[in-house]
Amino acid sequence: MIKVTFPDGSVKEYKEGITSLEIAEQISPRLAKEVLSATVNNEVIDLTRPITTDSKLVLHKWDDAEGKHAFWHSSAHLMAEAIEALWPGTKFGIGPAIENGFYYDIDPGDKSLNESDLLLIENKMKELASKDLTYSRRNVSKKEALNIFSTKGDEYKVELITDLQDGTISLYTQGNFTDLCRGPHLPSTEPIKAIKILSLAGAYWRGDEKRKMLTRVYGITFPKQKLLDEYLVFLEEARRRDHRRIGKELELFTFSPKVGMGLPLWMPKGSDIRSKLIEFLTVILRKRGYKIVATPHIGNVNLYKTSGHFEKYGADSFQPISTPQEGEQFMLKPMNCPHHCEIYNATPHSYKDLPLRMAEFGTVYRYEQSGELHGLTRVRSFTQDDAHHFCRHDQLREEFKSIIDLVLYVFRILNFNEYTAQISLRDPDNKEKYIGSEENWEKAERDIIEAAAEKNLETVIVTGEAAFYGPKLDFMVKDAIGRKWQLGTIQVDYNLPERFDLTYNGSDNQKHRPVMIHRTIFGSLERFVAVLIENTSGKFPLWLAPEKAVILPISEKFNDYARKVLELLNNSDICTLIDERSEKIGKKIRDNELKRIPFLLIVGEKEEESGSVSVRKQGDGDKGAMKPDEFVNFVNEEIKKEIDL
RNA sequence: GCCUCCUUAGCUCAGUGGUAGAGCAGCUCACUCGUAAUGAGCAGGUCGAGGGUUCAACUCCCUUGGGAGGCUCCA
Repeated sequence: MIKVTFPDGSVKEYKEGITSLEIAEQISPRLAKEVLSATVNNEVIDLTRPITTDSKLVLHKWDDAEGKHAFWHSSAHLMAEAIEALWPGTKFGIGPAIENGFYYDIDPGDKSLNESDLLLIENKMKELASKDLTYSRRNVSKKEALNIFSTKGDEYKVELITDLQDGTISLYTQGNFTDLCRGPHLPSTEPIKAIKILSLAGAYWRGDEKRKMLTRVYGITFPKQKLLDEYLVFLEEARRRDHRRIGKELELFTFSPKVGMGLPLWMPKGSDIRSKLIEFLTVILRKRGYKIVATPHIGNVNLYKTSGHFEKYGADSFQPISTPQEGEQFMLKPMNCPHHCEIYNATPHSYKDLPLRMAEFGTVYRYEQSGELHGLTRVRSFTQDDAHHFCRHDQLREEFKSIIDLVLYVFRILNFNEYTAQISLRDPDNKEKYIGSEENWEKAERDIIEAAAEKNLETVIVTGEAAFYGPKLDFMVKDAIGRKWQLGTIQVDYNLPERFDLTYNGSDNQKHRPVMIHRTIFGSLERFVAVLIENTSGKFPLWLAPEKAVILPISEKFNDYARKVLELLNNSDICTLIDERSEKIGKKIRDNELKRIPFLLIVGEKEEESGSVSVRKQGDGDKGAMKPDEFVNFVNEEIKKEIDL
């Protein structure tokens, strides 16, 4: 007999070799029907694996990530079986579960899959799933595994197996399909009720752009049709929140192929939001002791040779601009830091002056790969809310912490709660990719980790994501469909102070080398506005709304009165519009609600007589009548509540 | 940059070889209206661009611009 401990602490005895599924059946038939995988002693395994020792057991249903993972992983195998049935000879790469669904990378040989094939796959999968195929696991030797897959001609699997250690290799089979796999899987295809094959994409084998591009097939499955329907509705809603769509709808920004791809054109309303964000942040920066500077949009090529950026990114940048002067070349600035270093060097510095905080809303230009451009989130010209902190080594930790505070402060005011903080360190296996001494790297990595810990910031640590000159702490947010974007970043840099020979005089009257911190809060105004749009569906907080109110006369008879109110409000700095069309009030309300204008002011006979406006708050209905000056105070009060700095 | 797909009116989209369609937006007229769509009429497109096949191309083929979803990249 073995002892099994459940999550609630209770312990039960079972005969040795019992499976999690059998245990679930003994608890309740309903549970057995819903359970998808199990964690036994911290290892997630198949429900059908025998348990042979005293164990801690957690059963996973659909609601657990582990349950979904097994469900989707099994679905990936099922899709592979369908693909093999449809196109025999297809070679298979990898097919994992992902955050939403699963994919399989395949090499269909001469055939190239197109969108109409997705339905074929889907239907084949439905047919196979309904056969209630069981997933069975078996351990094999490396030799046997190599034999199986080389006989089959699955060269990608052979490559994967070659890198595996003998004795750790397992295969899973369902129906006519066997795959190299660690598991875990569902007991059978029975729970897979709703299937949607979503899209096709290219993906380099093993993520290496020098290797063959395989065809990646994305899909998602659910245990109930209703869940799939809900997911498809969610995707549709997310599409409606897309900042590219809302940006066009609300006339915030545009792109023109004539200007060039990835070069955003801010329209009046978008530009207004952008300016308000800059003003907002400027007030905060001044309070926090930042000095605001301005630098040109170009710099001599030698500047970037000094900084090391030319060597690293020169070939992938907008290429240098030549001048009439033989041999002279300038670059569009891809970052502001070298310019700031030269401002630092323009005056002597004492240890007493540090830390020096230098900020600039600096527009930079980067030649991003064409396939990488994406709305406002990835562009070729963008304005960073950039700053550099020049500090003594003993100040680094405190300075870093103060920036974390600043980022969290700004996010809090803006109601940005859905971020994750990510610490990016070197790739320990590729240290030669980075510049700077081992000692400085170690210290910088330690400082970041400890500063974040001291601020009680919940972080994930990722290796291999550091900048080439130093480790960093990034604040990431998700867009409407779950893609992650980096907003704020705090980066430690020992490299540029070295390259630009930055110094300060210490208390010992000797020259010392400061350390630099690069930081942004918004990241870039472009990306930040994009995220803001997707977070709010274009219903910006009142203080950011480019237009605060629109006056809606009940009929043309009241246009004169409406114009009087309009003038009064605009003179009081409440940006207001008027809708003088000869439309019914219901139509005017609808149209202006769709334009996301925060307040609709309805004026008719009643209002004209009493010298008032009827206030309707967007999305919130009638708020009753107010005098125009009361409305001005009301709006100003509301704004104050939003950004009480 | 690579893979798959898309590109038709200001916007959202029909139209798979026989000289271009709808809804919304716009304009005009009527209505003068009380909290999410009043009605009628008009106007609007060299079907992204260039080349080819064909008696005939929005439709098929090639090149190219731009876009979407991924991959790679992201100072």
